Amino acid sequence: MKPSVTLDVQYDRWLEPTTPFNFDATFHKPDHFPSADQTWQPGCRWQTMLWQGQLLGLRFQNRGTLEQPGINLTIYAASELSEVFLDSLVKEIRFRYNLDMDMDAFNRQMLADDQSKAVMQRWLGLRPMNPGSLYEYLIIAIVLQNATVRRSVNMLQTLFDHYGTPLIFDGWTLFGWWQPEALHEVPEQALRDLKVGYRAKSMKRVSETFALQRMDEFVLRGKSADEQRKALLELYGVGPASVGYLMFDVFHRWDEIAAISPWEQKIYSRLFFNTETDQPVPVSDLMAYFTRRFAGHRMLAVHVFWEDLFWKRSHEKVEWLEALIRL
DNA sequence: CATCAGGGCCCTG
DNA sequence: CAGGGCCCTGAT
Repeated sequence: MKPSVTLDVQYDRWLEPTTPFNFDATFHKPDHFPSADQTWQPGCRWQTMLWQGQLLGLRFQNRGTLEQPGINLTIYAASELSEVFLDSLVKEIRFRYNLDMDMDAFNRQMLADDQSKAVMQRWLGLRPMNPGSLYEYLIIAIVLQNATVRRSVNMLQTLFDHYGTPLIFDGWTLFGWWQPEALHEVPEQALRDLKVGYRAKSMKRVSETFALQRMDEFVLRGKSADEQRKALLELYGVGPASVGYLMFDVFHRWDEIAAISPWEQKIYSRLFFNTETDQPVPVSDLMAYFTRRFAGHRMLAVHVFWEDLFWKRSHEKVEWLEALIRL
């Protein structure tokens, strides 16, 4: 474990998202597995961030409403930050948390659809949210592969314990991510000793790509979806399932719907067709259905339904779902 | 105690 | 393009 770092320099920034904005549904995703770089309470989210080599703590406080949104952002750092740095940081935060997202067309489309209207009204202003960098998401995608949720959680925690930095701010100790160089320099066996198994090789190769600056997240953002997909698939250890998540969460491709895996197929079948989970709707039918009903925003629409389900699960038992989520 | 699939992907034939 | 192998875990 690395020595912890206390972040006692603070800066405040006022953020105004576009409307409508649902703070909690955007800043907390009950379907994401818990990870030690973030925590949430209603109306407040804490998150670490590695930006331009600086380890930071972030606190987002809800100070607005659905139609008059406002967020107080407090940035915690170990030393003073320049105005230029803070400006670039805030700009990146606005991107990652989708605070400038124009939701009008999507909202109109969903509210005009009889079957989506009730869910949409419940979650108006809910946005996707990915707090991390492309590199960080790739590591998460790799620990997700071929593992139960509990194992994924354990693998990420072990990685934080060895390569992350505990950051102390606002009464919390949360882990900051490591730079790609850290894993690039480590022997593969050292990673295997952390029980990540064959994923060690993928983590090494992905870290190498970023350490040697062979992939640039910010350049990729400006490319077409086809180019992004192709570049991601070329990474060792990254296949269609991971690319699907990356395209949506990291590159904000709201229409991108990836290969639907069996467990997702079962959940979608139940959600949209109310079928028993042992009689799932064929993937091709699901895909055609999404395209017909959610054209232009397919994954975004599915995300809203998905979140609706997992919020429900967080305060009541959803029997059929429990069987599909092996912890 | 043994077996097996899991929130995939790579490699081989 | 199909199918075996991969690390480790917890469920059975």
